[in-house]
Formats: sequence, structure tokens, C-alpha cells
Amino acid sequence: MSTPTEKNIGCDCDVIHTDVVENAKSHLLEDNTINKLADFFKVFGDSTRVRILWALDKNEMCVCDLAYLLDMTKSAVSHQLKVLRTSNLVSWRKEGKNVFYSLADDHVKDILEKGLEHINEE
Amino acid sequence: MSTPTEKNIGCDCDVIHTDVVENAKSHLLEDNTINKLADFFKVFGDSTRVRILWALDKNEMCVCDLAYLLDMTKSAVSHQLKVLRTSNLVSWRKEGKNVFYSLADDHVKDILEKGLEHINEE
DNA sequence: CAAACGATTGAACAACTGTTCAACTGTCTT
DNA sequence: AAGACAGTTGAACAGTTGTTCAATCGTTTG
Repeated sequence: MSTPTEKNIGCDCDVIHTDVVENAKSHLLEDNTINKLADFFKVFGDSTRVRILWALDKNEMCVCDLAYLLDMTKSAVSHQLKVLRTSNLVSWRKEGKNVFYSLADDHVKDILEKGLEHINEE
Repeated sequence: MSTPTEKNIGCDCDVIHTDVVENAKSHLLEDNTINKLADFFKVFGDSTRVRILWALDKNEMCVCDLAYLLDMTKSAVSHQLKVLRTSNLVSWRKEGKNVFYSLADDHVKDILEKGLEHINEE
């Protein structure tokens, strides 16, 4: 552990562990990266969207299928699908009056499974 | 693709693809699991918390270190650390007046890295 | 014991988020 | 061309979230 030595400037503390902080500072991610990362996870942070993603992992489905399966209105499902589209988590194709959605790539499933691993371990 | 056949009851749609929906229905996660999963990801869905986690991945740090590094008040940092503690993403130990935080387990780093992979691919 | 200070907490407030509702678009059917 | 219906959209409203501020706790030090 480093010794507390430095007088601080930018926050409401007087003592910091300089070497540890400097090391962390040299590894900081860019603001833009941090924001994109947080926004990415934010999308997974809603039970409706997780249910949609989990369902699409099994089968390609249209909005009505999802609405029926999840007992929601088409409107509510469509709003969330828009969020998922915007963050590139789902792909879609039109077929007549239907729009069929599916997972965009393997990261989505990977992330969901990592999350499940974590919550099943405590 | 299955043929739309079924008359629907619970939502505002008339036609669903029965076999696809039934298949998805048989794989549904329990509500409780879904909620825990969404809550887990919700924690990653804030840039302040991502910055804290990313910093702790490099070094164990006290609240003041984090406050200085991230240019925030101790209070704001502490509030977010409480969220991270509650969701078991960080561990901590007391040493005199300091409380040192670190990442709870490897899942946290795994998840962050999966997220980075995803956003770096488009 | 009293002062100093790292850390935590609760209340308050502004900003954001998800669902509902109603209106609308585009495609298929007759 | 008109009706039906899958899907989308925008406004509105309630519920949630993150930061600030002030007060407090707990440990160390003089």
C-alpha cells in the first residue's frame, strides 16, 4: 500500500495515495468510451428488454409474437425494440406486414450468459 | 418460418406465429431471474459507476482516491459505492479511517471487457 | 477529551426512463 | 378503392435515478 502524502486540489479530500491514483490515471478510458460503455449496459438494465432479448435468442419473432409472449401492447414492445435497434443489439427484416427481429450478434448472448453466471453464484 | 394461424387473447394483436411463440414460452426465465439480471446490468449502466469499476480493476483504492481521480465529491462516490456494494460488485476492507475498495470477482472485469469488445466493433 | 478528517447517510431536487394512449404509416386483401 | 391490421411514433405522466448539501459516525492524533 502506498503512503498518503499528497495535498489535493480538485475534490473535498486532503490526503490521497499518489502512486495508486497516478497508475489508475494512466489507464483511464476516454470519456467517450466510458459513455458508450455505460449506454451499452443501460440497455440491458431493463427487465422488458432482457425478456425481449432472451426470447429473440431462441427464435426470430415479429412484434406481435413478442407482445403476445410477454403480455404487452405492441406499442410498448415497439418502443423497446427501437431502443434495441438504436444500440445495435437486434437486427430486423420486413416480410409483408410483419417485421421480424433477431439478435444482432453473439455478444448479446455472451453478455446475458455472463450476467446469469454472476447472479447464480450467490 | 411458421404460418400465422392463432387468434390471440392477451394482447392487442390478432395473429401470432404459434410454434415460435410456444417454443420461446417453454424457455422463458422466471420473473425473479429476469429482474435480478436486469438489476445487475443496471449497475453497469451509469458512467460514474463504470469509471469506478474500471479504476478499481487496476488498483484497490479508498474513497478519497476515487473522489480525486474522478473529480467528484466523496459523498457522490460513496453513494455509488453503496450501489456497487449492494450488488456485490465490489469488496472492501477498513484500515483506520480509510475504506479500501476492490472488484469483487472476475465476472466484473469479464463483463466490462465484453462490453468494450462490442462497442469497438462498429 | 477534543479536534481533524475519511466515510456514510438521508432528504431534496432536477433529469431521465418506461408505459400508455391516440394518431398515423404501410402493406395486404377483397 | 376501402377496410383490416402489423408496426411505428410523439406527447404525457408517473416512477426512478444521480448529485448536492448538510448532518452524522467512527477512528486517529494531539
